[in-house]
Amino acid sequence: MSTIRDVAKLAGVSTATVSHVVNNSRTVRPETRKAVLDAIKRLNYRPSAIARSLTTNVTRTIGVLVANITSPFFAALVRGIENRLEAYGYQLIVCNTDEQASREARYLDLLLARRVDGMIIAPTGEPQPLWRDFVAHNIPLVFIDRKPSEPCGPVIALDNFAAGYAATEHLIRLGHRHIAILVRSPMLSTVVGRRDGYRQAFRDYKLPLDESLIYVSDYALEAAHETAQRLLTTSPWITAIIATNHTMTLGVLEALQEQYIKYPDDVSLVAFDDNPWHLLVTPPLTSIRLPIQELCDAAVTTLRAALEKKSARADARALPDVFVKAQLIARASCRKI
Amino acid sequence: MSTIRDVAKLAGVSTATVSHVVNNSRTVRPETRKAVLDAIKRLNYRPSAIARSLTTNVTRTIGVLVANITSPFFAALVRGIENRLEAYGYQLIVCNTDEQASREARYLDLLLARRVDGMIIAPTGEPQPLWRDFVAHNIPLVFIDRKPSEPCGPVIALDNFAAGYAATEHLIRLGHRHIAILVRSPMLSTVVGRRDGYRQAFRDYKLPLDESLIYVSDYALEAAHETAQRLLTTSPWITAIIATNHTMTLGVLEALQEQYIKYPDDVSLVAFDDNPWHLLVTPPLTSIRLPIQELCDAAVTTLRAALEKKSARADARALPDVFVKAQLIARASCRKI
DNA sequence: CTGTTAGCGCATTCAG
DNA sequence: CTGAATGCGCTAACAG
Repeated sequence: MSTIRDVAKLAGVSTATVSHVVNNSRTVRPETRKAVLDAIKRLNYRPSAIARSLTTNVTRTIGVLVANITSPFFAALVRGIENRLEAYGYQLIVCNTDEQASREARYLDLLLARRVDGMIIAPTGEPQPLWRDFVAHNIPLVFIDRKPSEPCGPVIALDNFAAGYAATEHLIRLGHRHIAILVRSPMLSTVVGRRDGYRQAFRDYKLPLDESLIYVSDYALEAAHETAQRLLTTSPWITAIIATNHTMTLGVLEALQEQYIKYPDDVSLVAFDDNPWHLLVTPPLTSIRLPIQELCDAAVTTLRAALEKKSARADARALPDVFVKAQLIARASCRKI
Repeated sequence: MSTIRDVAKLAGVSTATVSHVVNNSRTVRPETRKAVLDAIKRLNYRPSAIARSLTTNVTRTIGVLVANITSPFFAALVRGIENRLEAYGYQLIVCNTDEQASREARYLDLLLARRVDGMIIAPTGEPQPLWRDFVAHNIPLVFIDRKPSEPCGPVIALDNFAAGYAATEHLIRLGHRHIAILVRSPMLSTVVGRRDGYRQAFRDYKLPLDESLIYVSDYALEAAHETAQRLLTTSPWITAIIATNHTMTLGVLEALQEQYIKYPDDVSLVAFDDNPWHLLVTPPLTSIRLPIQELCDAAVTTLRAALEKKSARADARALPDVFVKAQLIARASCRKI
C-alpha cells in the first residue's frame, strides 16, 4: 500500500504538504494541491488510520458494549447510536458480551489497548475493575440502559420504576389483585427499578403484596420458558402476568400455549419491549414501549459532551444522568376483572 | 498512559526485552522476566494495539458489513461470526449499511484505512469499486448470505433456489395453484434464487405460472405492508402467499389482519426466517429455517483459509463457495385445498 | 506558501 | 540471554 512518502515523491513535494492537503490543515497553492491530489489518485493512496492515530493520539473510535446483540432492543440501540455518531465522524466497535461479565472484561481490555476515544456500555451487572482504568486515562464512559454497579460515568436509562409502576397500575385499575411479575436477576438496575415500581403500585393502592409472585429467571429463552411454566403451575390463582423483557414475553406465551391457558380470559398480560409482532398475536399484547431513539440521542449527546470536557480537562464524570419515560400501549391482552 | 519505555526503565532492561516478555517471543531469564512483569503491573502498562499494528502490519481485526443489524437474521449472523472469530484472537468491526450502497462504500473506505486483516460482507446488491482495492492489497473478502454483483471472493450463502422451490412445492402439493410470492429487489442474489426456485416448481409440476403474482417490495416494514395490501386487493383469488423474509412476513400478517382475512382458511402462508414468535401467532407459521450457525461456521472457516493463503501469497479468490440448505418447518399456516 | 525534522509506541534486526 | 538501533506512516513544530 502506498505511503505518504510515495505521494510526496510523485508530486514533487514534501510529506508535510501532502499531509496538509489531505487534512486541509494549511493553505496550499492551488497548483501544488492539484499535483498532490493527482498523485494521490494515481497511487490510490489512502492514509493509514493506524499511523495517524499513533501520532495524534486520537482514534475517532467509540467502543460499544451490549449485553445481547440478538435482542431487538439492543440491536435497535446499536443502530441508533451508530447513526448518530457517524454524523460526527466516529466509528463504532460493537462488542457483544452475551451477558457474561468475563466477556465484558475481555472486551474492555481489548478496547483499552485499541485506545478508543470513548465508550458506551450496557453493563452485564457485575462491577468491572477496568472501568477505573478508562476513567484514569480520561476516556469517557457512558452507561446505557443499565446503571453500573459502581459509578464510573453518566447513565442514560429508562425510568424503570415508572415503567414497572405503570404496568402494575394498569392491571390494578382493571381490577387485578394477584399479579405475577417475571424478572431477571436483581443485579440489574432495570430489574430493580421495574420490580420496585411494581411493589410501590401495590402500596399506593393499599393492596397486599405477595413477594412470592416475583419470579426470577435467567435471560435465556429456555430459562424464561421454564420459569413461566413454574409460575403457572405454582401460582395458578394469579390473574395477570407482567413480562419484563422480550425473552420473558416469549417464554410466557409459550407456557400459556402449552398449558392451553387463554389470555386475556384466564390471565391478563403486559409485555415490556414493544415489537411489531405484538400486534400480530391473538389478541394483540399490551406493551411497554421503550423510547429507543431518545436513549440513543441522550447517550450520544452525553458522550460528545464528555469528549469535549475531556479536552478541556474537566471531570467527565460530572455529567448528568438522563432518564427517559416509557409508554404503555394498551391493547387487548388485559381484561377487566 | 505508560509506554514500553517506562516499563523498560523501571525494570532496568531494554525495551526489546519488555517486548519479548510481553509477546513470549524469545527466552528471557526468569528473574528478568519477573522484573518486567512487576514493572508492567506497577505501571498498569497495556501495549498499544495501534503502535503494534503499525510495526507488524497486522491488526487482527475483521470488518463485518451487514445490511440491517435490526433484522434477527443478521443480528444472529453477527453474533455467530463474533463467537467463532474471537476464539482465533480476532476482533470485529461491525458496520450496519442499512441496505444503502453509499453507506457500504463509506464503510469499505473506512475499513481499508484501518487496515483490517479481512472482511465478511453481506453486500447491498450494487457493485462496489472498493472491493477491487481490498483484493489488490491482498485483504481477503468473504461474502455472506448474498452473492456480490462482481466476484471478488468466496460466497457463503443459502441454497436459495432450493429454499424457494421447497416453499412452493409444499404449497403445490397441498393443492395450491395460485401462489403469490413477496420478494425484494431482484438485484439481490437471495431474491433471484428464491424466485427462480418458485418458478421452477411450477414448471416441474406442469402448472401455469402467473408472473404477476411475483410482488416486489422495498425492504422497509411500511413498504412490505403496502405491497401486501396491494397483493391482497389486486389478486384476491390467490390461495397462498410466500413471504421471503422477516419483514415481508410482518407486512403480510398486518395486511391480513386489517382486511380480516384468516389464514389458513382464506389463504395459506409460508414465511422465510424462522423466529420464536412464529410459534405464537395463531395458527403458528410454516417457516423456512435458515441454518445460521452453518453459515457462520463456513464463513469463518473460509476467511481463515483466505488469511492463511494470503501469507502464502496464493490467490485467496480461489477458495470455494459454500451453499447450505434451509429447512422447511411445516406448521399450521398452510392448509390442503 | 513549503520543507526539514523529530517523534508517536512498538517489533525486530543485528551485535554482543 | 540481552541491548542498541532502525523504521512502520503519519502529524506537528519550527524554519525558511
